[in-house]
Amino acid sequence: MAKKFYITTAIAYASRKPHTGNDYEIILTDAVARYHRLIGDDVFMLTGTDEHGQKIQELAQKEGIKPQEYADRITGSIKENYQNLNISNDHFIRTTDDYHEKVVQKVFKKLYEQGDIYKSEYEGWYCTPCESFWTETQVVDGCCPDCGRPVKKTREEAYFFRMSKYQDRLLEYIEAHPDFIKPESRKKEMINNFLKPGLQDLCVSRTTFDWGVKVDFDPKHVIYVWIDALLNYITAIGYDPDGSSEMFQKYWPCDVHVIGKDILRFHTIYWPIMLMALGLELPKHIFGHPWLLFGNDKMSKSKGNVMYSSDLAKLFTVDGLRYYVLSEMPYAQDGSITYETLISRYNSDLANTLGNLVNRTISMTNQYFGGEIQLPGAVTELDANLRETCLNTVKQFSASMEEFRLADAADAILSLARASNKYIDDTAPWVLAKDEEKKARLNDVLYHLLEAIRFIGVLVSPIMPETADKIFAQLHTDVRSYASLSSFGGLKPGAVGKPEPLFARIDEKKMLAELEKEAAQIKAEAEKEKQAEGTAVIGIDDFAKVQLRVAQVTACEKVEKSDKLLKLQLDDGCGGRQVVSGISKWYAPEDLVGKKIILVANLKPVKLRGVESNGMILAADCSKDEVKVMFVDDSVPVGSKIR
RNA sequence: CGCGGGGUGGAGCAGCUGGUAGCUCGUCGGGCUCAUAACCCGAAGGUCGCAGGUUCAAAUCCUGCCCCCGCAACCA
Repeated sequence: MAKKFYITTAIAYASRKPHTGNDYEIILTDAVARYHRLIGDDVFMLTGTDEHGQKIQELAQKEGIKPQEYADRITGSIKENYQNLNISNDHFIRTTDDYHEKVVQKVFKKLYEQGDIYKSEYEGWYCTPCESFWTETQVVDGCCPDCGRPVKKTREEAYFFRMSKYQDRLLEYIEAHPDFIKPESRKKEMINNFLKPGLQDLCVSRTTFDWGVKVDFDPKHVIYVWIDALLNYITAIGYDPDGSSEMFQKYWPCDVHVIGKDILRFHTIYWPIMLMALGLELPKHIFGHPWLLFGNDKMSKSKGNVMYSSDLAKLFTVDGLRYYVLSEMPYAQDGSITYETLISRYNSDLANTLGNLVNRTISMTNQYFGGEIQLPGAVTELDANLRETCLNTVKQFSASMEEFRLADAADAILSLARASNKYIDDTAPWVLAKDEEKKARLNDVLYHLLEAIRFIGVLVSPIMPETADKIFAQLHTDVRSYASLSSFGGLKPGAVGKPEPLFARIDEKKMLAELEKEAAQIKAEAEKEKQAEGTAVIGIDDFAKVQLRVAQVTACEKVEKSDKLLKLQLDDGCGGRQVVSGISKWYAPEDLVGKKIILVANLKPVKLRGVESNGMILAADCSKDEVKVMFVDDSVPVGSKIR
């Protein structure tokens, strides 16, 4: 019986159209899923969208539509995107799916009834006039940091998950299963940062918004989005506290959750604990993949460096993009994407090495034998070497795929292609073709090449499914099972197809020039948008609300145990005050003492790292990583108002 | 001293259960002509962050220091 293999991605938050950085995860997952199908596993690949939560509610409100409508739209575009990327998921779950919501409610109730979730109060300080809650650290001398009036210790009703109850069990589990969290470094982060210090009970309900799954026995509470979201992994395959489906019995526990390193905490701590509470087995592996960065920066709309897969696929084909992200990403470190590397990788690996190999081999077969190929006869040393390389490549490829080392797997294939190219040079078919007596040898050489290409076609199929299809079409064979790679010689005699370049070479200069043009356009548009936002004009009275005053720094020191904070003592002309500012990266304390700066005098006080801050000082964001404080001419008296 | 990862020829990475430093791209030279100005070969280029230590022998183990990155904290 086929081994089952259940693999999931994180469900995407349906608030925005995902960019290529986000898509890396599903491409990776898809390749692994396809690999397991290839080797004969019974695979179930799950993906989906998380459609609940405050943010979506707000975004929908802004547009004046219902949250569900908003989510429908985004989910629609996400699905379309996945289709374009050739994602082979077996199911697509939405957290607004009926079956999902019902089970989420049941689970919540079950956990409540068994005492893992309890109703309590969110303790805090409440300022009645302001109607707002403050935490211990925010309150200033027992007064509201906003209006300065005294606050009352109050409680708001909320449900909590008894995380602490399970923390020891989880720690034991993680230690007993060294492969549970991959890569290793991530595991350490989780253990040292969260588990060892001790877990706090998690607040698992909200009353401040209502776009979510309601607690059915207490409907003013909405179930915390993460509880809701995480459960998708079991609801999707038919979990039900009152009796799960056969499918669930078959596929659970999950073989691997593929997730971004940013949500590791939810998956390696909260999720296992929830499963423990439900009496379910834990997933076998959680793989926290690195991020795909644009150059050295995180991709983000505000930085203007987003790449969308649909655009990239137009330039590099879907397989080109898939190949790039899979082959270029290191195992545990962030990878990077730029147009230059994209072009270089596409040209050298796909067009030159792989595409050209196929093209020249098929061409020669057509040219010398009218496309007809026979089984080979005697095996020379060169032949034997190539055969061995093929067989070894299969081993290497599989070992890498099992370990999620996609880049190594891709490299194994490329190495085989290079070896094949070398084989052509060593055997020089064009020389053999000139001698009628060497026809038989020529046939054997071409057979070896075609068979090597068949190996490549099979192996490359999880990474580049379309390319694999094209290769088989040109080889004119349907022998493409993984089992057919157990020995050399699976290709049957017969006719091959016509040569058809797999990847058209890209003219680097031309493409970069075009991209530059486009980038300029996009930038201009973004600028416009920014300006549109900036036109949210305020009146003079609004501005008058901000009190700016000149103050002089009398003393300054670093805040202990903080990277960025400086504690400044200021003479503001009315008794002095203390301000904390996050500028220690750019200024040493002695740089500031004696200087005059601009103080926002009526900002509400806060505590930063436990240190009180009464106001802020003005500084300019210069370039992307430089901040400069606005110093004032010494002739301006301390306390002067600025307007 | 909050926790962890990393610093290897121009670029990006591998090697790190100790024993001639490897891969891809780029550069230079040569070969070939079947092929998408593609392919193949050769060469140049590295005191493996710095300083010590262990060892017959260290990129690989230990100690200290410097720099980068991630997590946490935090950016008023």
